[in-house]
Amino acid sequence: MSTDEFPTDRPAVVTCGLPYANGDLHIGHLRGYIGADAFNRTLETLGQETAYVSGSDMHGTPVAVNAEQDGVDPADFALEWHDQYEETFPKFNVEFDNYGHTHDETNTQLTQEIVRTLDEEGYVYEKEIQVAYDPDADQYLPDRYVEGTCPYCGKKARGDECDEGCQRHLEPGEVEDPTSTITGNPAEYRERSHKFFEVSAFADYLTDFLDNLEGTSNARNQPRQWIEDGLQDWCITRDMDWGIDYPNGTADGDDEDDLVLYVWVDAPIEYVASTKQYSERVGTDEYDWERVWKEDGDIVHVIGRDIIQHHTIFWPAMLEGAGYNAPRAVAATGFITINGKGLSTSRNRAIWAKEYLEEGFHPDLLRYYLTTTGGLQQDVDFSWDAFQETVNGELVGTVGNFWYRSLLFAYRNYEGTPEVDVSPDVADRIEGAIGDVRENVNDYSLRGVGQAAVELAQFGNEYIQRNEPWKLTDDDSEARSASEEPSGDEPRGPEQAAQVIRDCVQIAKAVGVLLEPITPEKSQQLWAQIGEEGTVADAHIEDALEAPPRNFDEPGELFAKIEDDRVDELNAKLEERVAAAGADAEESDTEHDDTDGDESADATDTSEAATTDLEALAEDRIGFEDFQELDIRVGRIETAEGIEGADDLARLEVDIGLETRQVVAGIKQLHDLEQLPGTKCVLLANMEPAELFGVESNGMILAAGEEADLLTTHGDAALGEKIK
RNA sequence: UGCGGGAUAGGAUAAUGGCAGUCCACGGGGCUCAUAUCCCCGAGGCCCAGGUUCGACUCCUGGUCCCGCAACCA
Repeated sequence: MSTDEFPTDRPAVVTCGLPYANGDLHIGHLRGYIGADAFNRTLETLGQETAYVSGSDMHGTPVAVNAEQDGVDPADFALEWHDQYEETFPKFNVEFDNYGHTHDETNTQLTQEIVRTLDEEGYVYEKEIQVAYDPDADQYLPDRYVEGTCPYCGKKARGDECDEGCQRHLEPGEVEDPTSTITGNPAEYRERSHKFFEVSAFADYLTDFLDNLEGTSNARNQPRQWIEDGLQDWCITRDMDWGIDYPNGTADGDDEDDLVLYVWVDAPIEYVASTKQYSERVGTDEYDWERVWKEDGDIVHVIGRDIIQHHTIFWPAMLEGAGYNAPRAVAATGFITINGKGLSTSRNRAIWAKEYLEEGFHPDLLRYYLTTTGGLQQDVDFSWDAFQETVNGELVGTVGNFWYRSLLFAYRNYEGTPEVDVSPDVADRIEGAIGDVRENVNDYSLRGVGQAAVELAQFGNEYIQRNEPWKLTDDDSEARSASEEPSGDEPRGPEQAAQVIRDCVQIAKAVGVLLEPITPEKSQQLWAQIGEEGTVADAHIEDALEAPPRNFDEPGELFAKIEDDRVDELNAKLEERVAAAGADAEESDTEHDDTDGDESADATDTSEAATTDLEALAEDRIGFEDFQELDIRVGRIETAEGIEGADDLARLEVDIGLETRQVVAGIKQLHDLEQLPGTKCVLLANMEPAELFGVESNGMILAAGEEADLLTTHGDAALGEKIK
């Protein structure tokens, strides 16, 4: 590892986090794949020898569980997702040099080889541990097959992680009061012999490693804390069938056959395996995977920030222990939010890869948005409104407009590039942009790379505007030359027009070269428009200064505006979908309640308890004016349905005369929702809107006490009448 | 109560301890080659309180507020 700037004279490899073969891809995933792809493309543009590799992550309990539920073989299940991913990436111009998967032969062999080495080097030991076991299902319960109580914070936790409480990684056997997620029965602990990787032996090594690690700051800082707290050795085997077998001859005990490696052991090794496959395909003369991974290659991992631990603790320790090269950089991306709220696949608040394409948007638009909207490390919000703003403002208005106006002018007046040399000032400006790209890629700032290109286009617009070549061309310059004499030091008239347009074509080309890592396809179209041969992807960044071909055809517009009503439509679709997901989930929730006898018992318990201790009366009196601020109206419940995941909450539509409001109310425990429609109620109408369980609530239904006894009217007050 | 991230103009987003920049929106002007696109000018900003410093958006302490994480959703 070295801190030489890119491009280095060593081979590099860029990876993105492995997609887990368990579900559809969405823009949260894409951010990482596109980011790594753009980074790799930028390195290529700089002349760096590099490869971009990844693969599908096929093992682990979620795949095993879901495959079982679908009644299919886990390998088939995972492969189906793998195939889908492989088809999807090119559609976003994400071009891997190799894309494999963790279940293939290369990874299986390499994983076993590396683990064997770790074992031989004395970094692996065996320990008897307590493993949860489900006597009814007659099987052991690794990781998420078991849940229980976190021994550190006392909260409910999954078998491998205290997900709701302290977020600690839990080792097998740590969870208290284990329950089987297969049968729901209490699990018992049985003693089993498992393999442990001695991570604790690497504490000093890892501290040094982090000091030299490039990438994003969160990937350096977070693990320092973990090291200070003390590293736990890492249990690397599991009692299950789906996974890579622990290498033969080293495990002992009768049930050796059942032990597979923990998914996080073989997953990162896929980075190496995938590189190896690439090397084997193109030949080691062209790209030598062993040099990269075992000698002096520059290894760059782009990951999501949730897997920093694996990439800055476990993984470098494994690499070091097995005699491999250490990563040069770990760049951890932030999350994507949708309209300011957390992306949620279960609530369908997500922009799916497939959906984006079906809407007919060009992949380069999303690539640009995701890479330039925020820093790599920052959380980035996605909304169709912001997407529109970025596309229309920067890609259409600045880049597209500059490209089109320059090339069209050049084509009409000169049938291509005017035959003069580019002016020194413009060449300097382009040189400056090239410098910005170099600097930014070394800072792992894709945003900066994109900005350097767009700012150059912006300069182009200023330049053409300032020089007004349209006033200087042959056609109508005669009239002008009478009034506007040459100002002496600068040539005015046709020669200057030719110079300006010559410069603009050069700038247009440069923008195309510089933007290629982010908008490869659009840049390629520009490349073709100016009559260049070959592909812009193969161009070197210095080609931005090379003269474009003399002649080219009439150019076309490369970016189209996104209209307002299109955005309205997309917003409506998204809202609808989120609402529908809530309703679907609610149905299954209701089914649950029916079979759950405890629910009704709970309700009676609380109603009895509620009568015994009453809240003390409030001391503070309020004025009439304070009361008047409350806009309380008579309403009628039109529809009522439960909300997914909530014990008491219901989604109501309430007619309050002037309009119908959607309200979320905690009234499910006492009232039968089916009886509610038609019932009059009292609603606080100027309550701030709130979102509860993903459902927006626009008002507050008045009800009494803990179990929410609904208030109503006894006369025939009209809907919408104010309570005074 | 936990962990992580954050707070900069109306909205969004930057700045090795050294003049707070950029985009959208807004007000004014200009251009007509260009997709009503583009260019120029203007107004408008560092969460609060301390501390370190010649100098703090930046570093330290304390506080306030926001966001994410709770069926693998990165």
